[in-house]
Amino acid sequence: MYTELEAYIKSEVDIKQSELKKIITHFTPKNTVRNEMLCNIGQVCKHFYFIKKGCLRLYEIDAKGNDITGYFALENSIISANTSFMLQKPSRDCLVSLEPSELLVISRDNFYKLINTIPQFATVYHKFIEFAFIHSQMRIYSFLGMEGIDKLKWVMEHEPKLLSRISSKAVASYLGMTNSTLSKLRSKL
Amino acid sequence: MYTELEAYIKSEVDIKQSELKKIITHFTPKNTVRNEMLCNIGQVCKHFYFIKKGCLRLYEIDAKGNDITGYFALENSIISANTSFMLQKPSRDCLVSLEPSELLVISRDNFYKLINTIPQFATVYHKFIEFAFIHSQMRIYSFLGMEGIDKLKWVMEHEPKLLSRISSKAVASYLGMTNSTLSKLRSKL
DNA sequence: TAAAAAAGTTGTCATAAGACAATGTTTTAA
DNA sequence: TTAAAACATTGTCTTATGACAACTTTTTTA
Repeated sequence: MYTELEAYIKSEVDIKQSELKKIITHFTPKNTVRNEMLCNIGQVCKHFYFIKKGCLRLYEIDAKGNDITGYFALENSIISANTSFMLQKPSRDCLVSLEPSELLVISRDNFYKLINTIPQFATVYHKFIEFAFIHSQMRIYSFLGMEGIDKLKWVMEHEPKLLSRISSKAVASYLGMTNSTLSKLRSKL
Repeated sequence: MYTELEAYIKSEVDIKQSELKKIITHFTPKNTVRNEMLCNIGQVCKHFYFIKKGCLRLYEIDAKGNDITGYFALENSIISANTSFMLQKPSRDCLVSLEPSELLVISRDNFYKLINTIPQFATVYHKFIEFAFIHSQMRIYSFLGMEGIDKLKWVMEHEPKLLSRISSKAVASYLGMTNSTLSKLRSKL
């Protein structure tokens, strides 16, 4: 049940088995269906998720009604409606499972209990935020200046899993272009 | 000399005066001239900066030779060539002072010594990364979908200091457009 | 399994923004 | 203080991309 989560934590920090057990007992399993909403706009996000299987997407809906993807998370990674989870303010993002997924959930209260009592868990979270920041910066650098065709080539090279796994529509919203533009660019390659 | 830094830390966490003193003794003053390079491409960033006065800019140079701003930092904030500082890998960013600036510098070794011995300092850093992440996500959401004119209005509303303080050229590189486009958009308002 | 819905493709047209260049303005340094 | 450099503005032309629509394909669900 928890082997993937254990492996994830061990890959991030050195930790004694006893403390690892203490961590995982605070997670409970949760299965989702396709397009299940884990945090909706306006809600204050109270949970953090580990993805055993499946795929989650964090996105915002802009003024024109189009959506923009902030983040995709695949197997063996952790995610939440980050901004809302951090600030405990109503979320501007939606967090949904793109596929039927197997998750492990921890409440925010337990999450912070662990952060404050198990330094290695604090480190796991710390690394998560650092990575999330670095990834966001990379996207800004990569997508703000590039033309569409180069953004597409960029994901093909750096995040090929997204293209094989995720709908074109969602990928387009990640690249900051319309689905029709993405479709035309694909045919040009 | 250190009053601004003290005020900054106290605004982020509750801390005893004795520990505050312990922190600030690890910072040393450094004054820069305009366009002074604090971390260049290829260098591994070994320092973290508090800005007493002035303004720093973090940017990358893309394939076409244009530059893209990842981050501006003004008075009373902290910054580094974040990605390189975190990963200790050669930087893809440049960190420069746009104006003659008064900085307080701490070495990475001392920085981590403080992180590991003074929990409040760890919290200050933790909050910094959270903020940096949230800010980056906001930029992705705001700039990836918007048209130029809306991006301009967005900064005018949310980060007006940038427009009064920073060269058009640098602002354009922050908004992901050319300087001539920014200039034309300005005249449309 | 069939009907409905969603997603993807492709075409036309309009437009925002880039490239480049000419010119004016401000800043920097000798 | 002045020459040089950097920055900013504005114009023309070109092009990438969005909007919209028609159509096809795939997926969902009853």
